[in-house]
Amino acid sequence: MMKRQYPTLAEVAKVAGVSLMTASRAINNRPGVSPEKREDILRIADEMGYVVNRAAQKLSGARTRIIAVVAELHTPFTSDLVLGMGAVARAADYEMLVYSLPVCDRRPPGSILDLLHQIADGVIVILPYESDYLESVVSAHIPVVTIEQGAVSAFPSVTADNYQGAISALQHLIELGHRRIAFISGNDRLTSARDRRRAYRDILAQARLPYDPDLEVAGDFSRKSGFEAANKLLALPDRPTAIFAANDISAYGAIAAIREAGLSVPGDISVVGFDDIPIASQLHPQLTTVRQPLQQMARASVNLLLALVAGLDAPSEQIVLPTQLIVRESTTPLKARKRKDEAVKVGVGR
Amino acid sequence: MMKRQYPTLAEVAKVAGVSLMTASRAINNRPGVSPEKREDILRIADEMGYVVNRAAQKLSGARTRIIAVVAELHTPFTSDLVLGMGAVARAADYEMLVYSLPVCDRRPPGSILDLLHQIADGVIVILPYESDYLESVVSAHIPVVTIEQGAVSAFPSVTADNYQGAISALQHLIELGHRRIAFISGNDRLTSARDRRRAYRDILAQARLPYDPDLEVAGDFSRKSGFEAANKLLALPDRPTAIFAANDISAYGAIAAIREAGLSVPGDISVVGFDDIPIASQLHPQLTTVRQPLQQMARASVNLLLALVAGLDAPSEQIVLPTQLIVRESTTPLKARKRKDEAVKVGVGR
DNA sequence: TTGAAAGCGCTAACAC
DNA sequence: GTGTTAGCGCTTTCAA
Repeated sequence: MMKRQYPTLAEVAKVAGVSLMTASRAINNRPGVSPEKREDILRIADEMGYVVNRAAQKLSGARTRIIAVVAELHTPFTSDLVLGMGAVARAADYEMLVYSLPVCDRRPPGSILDLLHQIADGVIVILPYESDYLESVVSAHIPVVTIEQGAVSAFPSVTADNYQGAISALQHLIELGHRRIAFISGNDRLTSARDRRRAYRDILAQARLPYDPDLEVAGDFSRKSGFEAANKLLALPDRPTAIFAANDISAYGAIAAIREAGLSVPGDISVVGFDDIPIASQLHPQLTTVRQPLQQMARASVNLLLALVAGLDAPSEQIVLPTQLIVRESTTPLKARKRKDEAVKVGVGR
Repeated sequence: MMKRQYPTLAEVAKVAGVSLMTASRAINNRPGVSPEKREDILRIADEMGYVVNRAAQKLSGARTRIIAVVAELHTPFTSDLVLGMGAVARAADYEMLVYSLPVCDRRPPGSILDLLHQIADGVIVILPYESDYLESVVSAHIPVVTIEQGAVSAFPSVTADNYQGAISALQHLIELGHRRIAFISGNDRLTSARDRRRAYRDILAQARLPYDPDLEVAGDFSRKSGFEAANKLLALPDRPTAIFAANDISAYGAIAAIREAGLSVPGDISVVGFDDIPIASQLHPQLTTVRQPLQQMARASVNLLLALVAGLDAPSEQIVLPTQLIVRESTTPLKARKRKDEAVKVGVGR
C-alpha cells in the first residue's frame, strides 16, 4: 500500500543543492554548516514536510529522543505518574511512548523490553517485577530506571519513602489515641507494599502495642480487597478503632464496608490511606492519607534517565523522595467512651 | 556505550550454517524452507536469544506487528478503553504502544503521528481532534482508525451511539415524571459531547417541554465543572428536579454540590451520568448512567485497524455501537409535593 | 528449496 | 565547512 509519502533527507538535500551530510547536520543542529546553508536547508525541509525517520535514525546508531515507559496503567496513581513523566520528557524535547502492561501478568514479556530498546533511548519501568528478572532481561542494553523497586534494585531507581510515610500515618493514629490499629496490606510483590507493612509492624513494637495477626489483613490495592478486608475486621469480636490501608483506593473500599455496617468514618473508625490520589480530597469523607510526591517522582525519574542516556554515569543511583502526611476528615481522636460491645452488622460486597 | 548486544539474524544464520534469507524465512514462518532446517534455525535463534529488530524490519518495508494508540489518558474512560485495546491486540499477536497526549493541547503534535507511523503498522486515535486536521496530517500514510469522531470523520471510525444513549437517559427522567431537567454539557470539541447535547434539545422538543437556556450549563467532563454547574443550577429561582450530566465524572461533581447544599440525590434531585465507569456502581449513590460498550469498542477498533493493515478495504467504515441505560440509585420518580420554594444554600467548590 | 544482491533512511568516520 | 563512504539489521527482489 501507500509508501514513501514522506520526503527523505536525501531528497531535501538534493533540492537544497547540498550533500546528504550537510543536510543531516543542519537538521540535527550540529556544527559544521554555514549559517546561510543551514537556514536554507531548514526552510526547504520545512516546506517539503520533511520528518526524520526514527527507525532509520535508531538503526544507524543514533539517539531518537524517545523514551519509553512500561507500566500497569489501571490505577490513578500510575496513570498520573505517567502523565507527569510525559510532561517532563516533552519539556526536555523528548517524546515518550508508553507500554501498558497486561494487569495480571507477573512479569513483562521480555520481547516488549527488547522492542522498546530498539526504538527508545531509555526505558522507565514502573512497578511490579522482581529486580533480578529485569536484570536478566535488560542486561545493560540501554539505560533503565525503575520506580518503586526500592533498595533491592540493581538499577538506578526513584521511589517514594514508603516506610517513613507509613510510619507518619500510623504515628498520627497513635497520637489520636488509637490503640487497636488494623492494617490492610497491598500486593506484597511490590516493594512499596512490603515497606508499608514493615512500618506497621515496627510502629507497633515501637509504641509497645501488641501485635494481633487478626488486625493485619491481606489486600491487593483494589477497592474490592479493601472492602472485604474491612468486613473481616468488622467481624472481629474486638474490632479496631482505626485502619491504615496500603493505598487510597482500598481505603475507600474499607470506608464503604464500614458504612454499610452502619458505622461512621471517622466517628466509629478512623481510616488512613496512602498515595493522595486526586479524589482523596474530593470524595466524602476527604481522606487522611500520605501524599506521594508524584511530580517530583516523575521529574526525578525522567531526569535520571536522560542523564544516563547522555552518558553521565550515575551508577545505580537510588533516589528516595519524602512523603507527606495529609490530615483530612477521615481520622479523629479516639473517643473515651468506646462502645466496645456494639453489635456489628457485616455487609456483603456487590 | 554498549551496543550490539543482541545477535543479528546474520549471526544466527551463520551459526545455523544457512544464508541470511533462509534464516529470515524460517523466523518469519514463511514458506520455502525445509522442515529440518526451519526447526534447526528456530532452535538456534532461541538459544542465541535472537530478537527481531523492529526498526530494521520497518525500515525495510515490512510489518512490525505493532499498533499505536494516541489518547488523552487522564480519564477512567479512556484508560479503560486503552487497556481493552491492548488485550485485543495482544490476542491477535500484535503489540500496542500508547502515546499519551498532553491534556490541554487542542491538537496533537503532527510529529507524533509521524513518529508512530514510522514504528507501527497502524494507529488508533482516540478523541479530541477535528477530523480535517487529522486528515491533513495523516493523509493516508498508514491506516488510521478514530474513536469518537462520529459521523464527520473521514477515517474509519468506531463510536458509541451517544445520541441514542442520551435520549434513553432523558426519556428515563421524563418517564419518572421530571419536567425541569437540566443538562451539564461536556467539552464541545468532542463529537460525543455535541451528540449528547443535541439529544437533550431534541428530547425537550419531542416531549413538548420548554427549552430553558438556564438549564443548559457548560461543563467540560471534569468533576469540578460538574460541581460548579450544579451550583449554578441550584441557585436558580426555579431549580431543576433532575440533571443529566454529560459524563459520570461530572455527574459525581454535581452530586457533591447538591449534597453540600443540603439536598439529597435522588430525594431532591435525580442525576444521570454517561459512561458507566467502574466506580459508578461502587460509589454512593450508585449512579444511573448510560453504559458505553467499552470492550466492544476496543475490539471493534482494533479489528478494524488490523483489517486495514492487512490490506482489506474497509473504506471509511463507520461503526456505531449501541449504548445501554443502567438504572441505579441516583434517579427516582418526581415527588408530587414538590417543594418549589425551598431556600437554596449554595456551596462553593474547593 | 536456497542464496546473492540491492536498498530502506539515516549517521559516524573519515576524507577533502 | 563540506562531501564521500560504509554500514546499522532487515526484507524485497531476482537468480540459481
